[in-house]
Amino acid sequence: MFSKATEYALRATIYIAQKGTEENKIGIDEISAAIDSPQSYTAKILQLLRKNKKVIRSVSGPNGGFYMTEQAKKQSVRVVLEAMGEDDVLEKCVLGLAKCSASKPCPMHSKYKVIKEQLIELFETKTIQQLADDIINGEGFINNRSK
Amino acid sequence: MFSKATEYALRATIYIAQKGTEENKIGIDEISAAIDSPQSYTAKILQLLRKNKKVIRSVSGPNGGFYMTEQAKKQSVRVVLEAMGEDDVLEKCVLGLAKCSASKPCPMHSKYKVIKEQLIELFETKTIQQLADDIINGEGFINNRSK
DNA sequence: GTAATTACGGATAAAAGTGTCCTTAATTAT
DNA sequence: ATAATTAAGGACACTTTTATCCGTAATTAC
Repeated sequence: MFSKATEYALRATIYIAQKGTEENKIGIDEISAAIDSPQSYTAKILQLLRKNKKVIRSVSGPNGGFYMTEQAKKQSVRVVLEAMGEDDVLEKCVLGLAKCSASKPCPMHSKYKVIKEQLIELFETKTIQQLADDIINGEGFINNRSK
Repeated sequence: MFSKATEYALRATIYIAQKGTEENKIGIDEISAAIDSPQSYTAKILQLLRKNKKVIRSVSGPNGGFYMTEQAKKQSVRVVLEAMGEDDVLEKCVLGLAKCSASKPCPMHSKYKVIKEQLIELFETKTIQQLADDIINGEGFINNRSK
């Protein structure tokens, strides 16, 4: 559904939300190792998350790294998609028509509309904090290592 | 959700199903004009649809072009996705984890599972014929021109 | 047959996506 | 101040996607 960059962005954000605080920042090595992502590429993506929607924060130097404010964690997953410029996936038509709407629908429109609404609802109501809590509680995972 | 190639493939298939018969084949110029897609690129995609899953048929020469058998039209939309090698989109995890499952779920797993099942259901039950009928009945459109 | 038409197939190219590497800047510890 | 650590930023490279062009093969009309 999303690009690899966005997948890394989501996983990294969840990890930072789970482990990072202003007092205990997380380095890029730890993050990329924890979420199974290429380090340098992930670093670039974190810069986007910091700049585009202030999803995360960072500090250079010793004991530097990435973290999130409690306020930022309360935001919905959608802000990550927006920071990555990929939230339009949630608006797009299955057939890729720019002008697909109720008044000029593609033949998949009405059926897909119902599903799309659930997708939007999911990404707008789930908060980053909630996803992080799943990891903390051992109910969720964000890497590919065997259990 | 899908690549441009797959979007063109879906639109082209629907158009061919709607207009093309063995007696009245449709040329690539007409197809690409009707669905607003780049001609040469669409031609390549039609070759995939012909080879990979025999979704469509074609004949060279004057009065040649593309068409579908009645049998082929009765297939679900999913065969187009399979021919394009993109049906795995329906199996993927939101976070891009290779090993996301009920026993080792990503934190979006349970919520997304419900939605994904509806997507699969949609693509497996909708037939190409049904989509073509929507166009014929004036209830659906597969181009971007103003109404 | 020859010419005209149409899909087929290969080569090529531009753009986007994915990824690495290296230098610079910021911060901290000594 | 100096050295060490860490993110920031730019340059570069590889791959995939998207797209075009052109010669070839197949088919039809004459």
